Amino acid sequence: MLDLKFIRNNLETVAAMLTARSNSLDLSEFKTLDSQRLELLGQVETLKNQRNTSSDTIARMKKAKEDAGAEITAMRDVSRQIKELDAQVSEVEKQLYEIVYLIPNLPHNSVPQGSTEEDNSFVREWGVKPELPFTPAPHWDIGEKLKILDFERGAKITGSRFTLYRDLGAKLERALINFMLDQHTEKHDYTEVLPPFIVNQTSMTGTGQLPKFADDLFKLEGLDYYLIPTAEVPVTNIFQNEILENSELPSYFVAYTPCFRKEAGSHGRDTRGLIRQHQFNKVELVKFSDPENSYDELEKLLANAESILQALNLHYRVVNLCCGDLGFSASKTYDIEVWLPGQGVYREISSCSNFEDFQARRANIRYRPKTGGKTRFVHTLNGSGLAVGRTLVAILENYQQEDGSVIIPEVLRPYLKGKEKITKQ
RNA sequence: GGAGAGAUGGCCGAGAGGUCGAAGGCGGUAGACUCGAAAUCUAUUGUGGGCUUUGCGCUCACCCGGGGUUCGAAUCCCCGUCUCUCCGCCA
Repeated sequence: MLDLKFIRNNLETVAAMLTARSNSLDLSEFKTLDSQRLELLGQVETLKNQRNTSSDTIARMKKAKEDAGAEITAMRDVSRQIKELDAQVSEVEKQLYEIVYLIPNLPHNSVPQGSTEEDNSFVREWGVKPELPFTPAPHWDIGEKLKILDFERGAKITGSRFTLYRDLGAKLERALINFMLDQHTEKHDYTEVLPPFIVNQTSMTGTGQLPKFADDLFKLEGLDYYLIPTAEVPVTNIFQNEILENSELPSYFVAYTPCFRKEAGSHGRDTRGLIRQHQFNKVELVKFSDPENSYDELEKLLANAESILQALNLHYRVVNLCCGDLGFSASKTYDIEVWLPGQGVYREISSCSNFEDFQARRANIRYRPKTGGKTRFVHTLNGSGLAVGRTLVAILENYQQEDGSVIIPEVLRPYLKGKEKITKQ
């Protein structure tokens, strides 16, 4: 969330940002509630001061064996007023925060204007679009023919958008997870963590999934628990309500987790194949940085994610998301889009964002600056490094052969007992 | 799932209705001593909000979280969460 004081003093800026993000939230209510709150706080604090002073007096009088009856009677009324005002304050605050929690983050000034995908700006591409000497098949055909992906049985076991991986399909997925974790821990200095896959409401609110995006989450019945939609949630919340020492920054974490998403509102989209599943695997990179270096850290994080695609020799491009395409909590986001010849499109395979202090303020993650002085909020960043299911899709489609077999990328072979090719059984 | 114990500042640990934001110790910081270091001594050392003549000057809140009792709660009562011990169950 944004700083209350900032919103108060920059109401027009915030309103303009909402428009740029096509968000129709009305800020007039904020203005009213915010000034009400300050007014009430002033009143109640004056009374509390009175009570504190009087308490001392009463204590002194009692000690001196004097009669404090009159003082006590007078305070009875003051206490009653305090109670009433406190109740009003918390009611006003509740309403105020309901609004503030729905205000998205401010985009960084390097974020392009615009409202749709079309307005995202091209950053760079790596490799060349491969030309296959035959008509490439989509991964669902390849996977089914090789009997490594079983969509029908996945649907039977659970429902649509669930898939059963078999044999080398399962092994390839596992190899990718291990490969990615090894790369990031050994070459890029990330600390591996294996977090809970279920989190509470506080954590979900900390990273910004709640309260606004409750419809996208799987909630456990009768409990305050949710299945994580990304490792960003448990990993960013590692330091929830903590004050970090300067020496702990920057700090890098990498986590493999499954991700669970309802995909509400995407009926009919990407219904075939592995692209849009209710459950998928992801290796996630999460960073905590001081504000001065967070944009450098974002570039490095992006490069770390890209390095996986480079090692797998998969052609991709990087785009800088425009205002309208930016996620709720992000200040700036780069998407990495991998080329999928079977479908003839670039598909998002990683999303790398700087959230600045938006999540840190919600989750209350601070640090002590090197220069001393007051604690400040850290900047949080994260990015997929990479979405594992989509990486498997990219491998199947880019490494497919005319006979229906699939070559295994060299860097993965050590994870698959040296196997070089997936062929029909 | 059943029974019991506990949760206090960066850490350990006092505290049991009134000058307690909280003794004491450790740690941290600054200074003294020293050629320098250690030891010793001295001082200082939480977080957030509001006001502000911007002087951390005044003030409010915070002793797991939420309610309650009271003129007054770290201290008493209720609910919840978490941790530990024992029993049961279990990968």
